[in-house]
Amino acid sequence: MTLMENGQYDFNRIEQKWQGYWLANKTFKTPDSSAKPKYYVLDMFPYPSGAGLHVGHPEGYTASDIVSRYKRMRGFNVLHPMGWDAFGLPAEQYAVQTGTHPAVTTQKNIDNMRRQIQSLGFSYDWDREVNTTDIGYVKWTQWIFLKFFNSWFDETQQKARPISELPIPDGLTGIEREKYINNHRLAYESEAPVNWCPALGTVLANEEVVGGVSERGGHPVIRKPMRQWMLRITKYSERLLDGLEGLDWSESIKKLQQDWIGKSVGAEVDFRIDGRSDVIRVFTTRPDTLFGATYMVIAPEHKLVNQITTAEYKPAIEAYKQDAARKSDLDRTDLAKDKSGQFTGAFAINPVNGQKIPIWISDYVLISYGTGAIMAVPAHDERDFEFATKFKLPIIQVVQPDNTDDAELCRQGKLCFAGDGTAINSGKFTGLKTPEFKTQITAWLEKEGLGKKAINYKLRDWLFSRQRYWGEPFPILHTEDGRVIALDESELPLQLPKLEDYKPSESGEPPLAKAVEWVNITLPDGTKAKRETNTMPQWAGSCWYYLRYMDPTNPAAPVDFKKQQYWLPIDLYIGGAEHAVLHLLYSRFWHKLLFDLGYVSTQEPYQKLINQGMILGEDNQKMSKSRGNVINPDQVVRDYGADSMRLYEMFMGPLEAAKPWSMQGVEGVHRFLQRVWRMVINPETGQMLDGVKPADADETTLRLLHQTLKKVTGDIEGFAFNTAISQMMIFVNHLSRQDIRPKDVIEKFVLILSPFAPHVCEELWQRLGHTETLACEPWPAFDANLAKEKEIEMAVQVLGKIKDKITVGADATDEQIQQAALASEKVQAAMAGKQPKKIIVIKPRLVNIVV
RNA sequence: GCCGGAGUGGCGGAAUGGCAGACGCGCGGGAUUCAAAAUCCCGUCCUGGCAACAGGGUGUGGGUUCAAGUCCCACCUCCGGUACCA
Repeated sequence: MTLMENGQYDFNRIEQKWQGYWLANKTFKTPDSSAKPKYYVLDMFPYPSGAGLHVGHPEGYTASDIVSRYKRMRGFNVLHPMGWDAFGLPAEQYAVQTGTHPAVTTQKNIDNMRRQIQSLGFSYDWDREVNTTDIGYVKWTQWIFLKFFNSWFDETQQKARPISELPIPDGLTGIEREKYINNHRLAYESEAPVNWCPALGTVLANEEVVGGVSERGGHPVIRKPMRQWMLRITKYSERLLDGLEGLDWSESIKKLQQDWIGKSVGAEVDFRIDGRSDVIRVFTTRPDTLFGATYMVIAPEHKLVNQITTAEYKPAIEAYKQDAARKSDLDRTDLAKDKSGQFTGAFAINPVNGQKIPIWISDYVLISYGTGAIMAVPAHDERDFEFATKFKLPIIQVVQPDNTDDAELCRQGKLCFAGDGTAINSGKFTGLKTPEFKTQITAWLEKEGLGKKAINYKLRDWLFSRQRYWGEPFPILHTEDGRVIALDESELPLQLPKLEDYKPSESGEPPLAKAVEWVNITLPDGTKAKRETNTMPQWAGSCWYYLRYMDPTNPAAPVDFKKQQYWLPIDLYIGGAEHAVLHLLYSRFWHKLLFDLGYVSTQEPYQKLINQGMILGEDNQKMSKSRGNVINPDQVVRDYGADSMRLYEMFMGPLEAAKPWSMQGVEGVHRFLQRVWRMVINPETGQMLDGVKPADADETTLRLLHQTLKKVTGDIEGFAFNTAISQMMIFVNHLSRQDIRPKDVIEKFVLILSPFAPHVCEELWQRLGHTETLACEPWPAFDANLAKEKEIEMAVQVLGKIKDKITVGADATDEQIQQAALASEKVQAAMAGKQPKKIIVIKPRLVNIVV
């Protein structure tokens, strides 16, 4: 063994040696079933970018690896896999520039990132590696899409069912029937204004547009009507909301999802249009303010706009509509937004009091929410107030705030009050409190046939197609006669065609349209058809990857039913908070569909979720190439070793907090590992130190050992890795000062350090005389009695100020402690002869004497 | 604007309502060395004092409590998310 020649802590050689050992021996291969209890630890798998691993990745991966190694030692059958979310824009952008097939770039990036990840010594079962772009994986992503396509949502049962079970009304013609069915599929085509990003040459989901620009790249996004595939996620709004309750996620992430789903309860009210027979339906959460509705606003895209506009206002309305249509989302949501609008010339009748109120159009009313029309109550809605003020529309106060100052301001028309209060100017409802009013008026509207209780969600259906090359092709055909048909499951997978030119077009025609031979096919019955040329978004693959890990090569199903039954749910999921709404919501949605159809046996996939915090640059700024503060993990591993890297990332601070990098901090933990090494090995000879030998530990050492075992165990369970490491530092500081280092004390210590710094611990374990890896050794148990201090030092306070310290036996009674405290000269001086009124003894901390 | 989270030494951070600053970094001093690196030892919240010690101190102002970094109220700052959702 060449390593023995050198007594120094030669981390590079040690780490390579053990990484080789683990791979060669398949140390972390996970059996599909076992008598042991299971534990599934999942990392958010990375996109294999050309830039390689970022120091942010190993943070979550190290945390999950510590838990995995710990749980194995605690006797669990641990599933801890890794894979690649490998479809997506960067590889394709590179293809556009260089003509290199994205599969080539992707493979290269994967190989590099796998090397990087393996260089950190994570205990993944590499036999379960998955890659979302593998044809064997794509097949099942397409298969799940077909499940969406071939399912409908049964509202009464609140679950998806096969489309074959859809009740179809009688008397429909063949075409009507097909249309009816298509309107109920959970995957459907829609021709609607979408977020089109000219720079990326693709449409984006609402979730991918942030502040009017694309989330990736920050390019402008405009609204443009296009034919798109949608997934009916809105059907699952209520279940996605309910499902959050039982999950062990941070409240803040749950809240983000709740807000994104955005449930609001109110009423739909019909306003008759003056001089016409039809009505405009509005949604409001404040039906109690109906008496204060002084005008209506409908979205420019509302279907009644043309019909109700009077001849006089036609040109102005036309102009406004065109203006609104041209505006990008950025313009519409511009921060310095100024309300705009146009009167239609038409009037509506307020159903509660018969008042004629003008109907306007404005782009502050969104066609995609509620009914695309509102009743405007300027006295009690900020937006309406702003609009009414600008266009000099009447403002009628109908809610009196409880606060008298606010009430006065309101009366003067200086305050727009949106809170709850008492009704005024509201006919027979005057005097009611807001919540009571809401209930009564909703019932009244229902009785009069004017409206009804309604629930709305902010969540929209998920725009699921992209005009890009590097994604899963849809298993869909469009026939010459305009029918949409799905491939049969037996025809999967549908492979991407090879292309010369990957460039997206400005017209929005997808690159796949250029693969003429691939696109045009003739069905067995002679019908000509074209393949769908859109592809699926990157989210598709990550929606179900956690299932494939359980059964990565199954050719007959995405996952074997028994296997998912054993492994689900995921016991611990670690990843960045940036996926709080996107990936986690989509993925839960897919899981629920698979649950409804009987392919998985839990309602939710991710039982516990932890979001690691961001690692900032040494300058406390977000790491970025332009700031020049990016830390390269390869370099850290080369200079200090993987164990130091792992240990440092865990020592920086709490896992969930954002924290800045410090190379000096890396050196600090590296010195700690050096000390650990020298605690066992003679650096001169490379031999085990003479002091490391079978011996009885002295009392202090034994106590500290057990305190450390206890602290580290508890801290791993609580994900407080930073404090676990400081306890181990305290232990090493102590033991390094002892000449005799009892071997079994050292061994127990090496075992508890091993999840954190596995390479050096394996090496020490071997040098301590073991022939097998320590990965399967049982976790050392602590003895609470041995961990207990014999004597405790307690502070003595007089009136809350510390005056002295006393040392008492660990099992001293409160009376004994009180006496010892009162006996102190300093305490007596501080009491100045007064009698104690009350003596509070808090073992083992302090005594407080109140005089 | 709204919704989260956080403000503690020179820095990262620690502290079931119970001795604020564990552990690490940095810094100062010493040992070792021809010298340095490495290593080891001592010190290191602030103010005053040679010292023992005294006083102050967890963003700001109030409150609850024998006792508050921790709980309550009001405010300030920073970070993250979000954006006319009626």
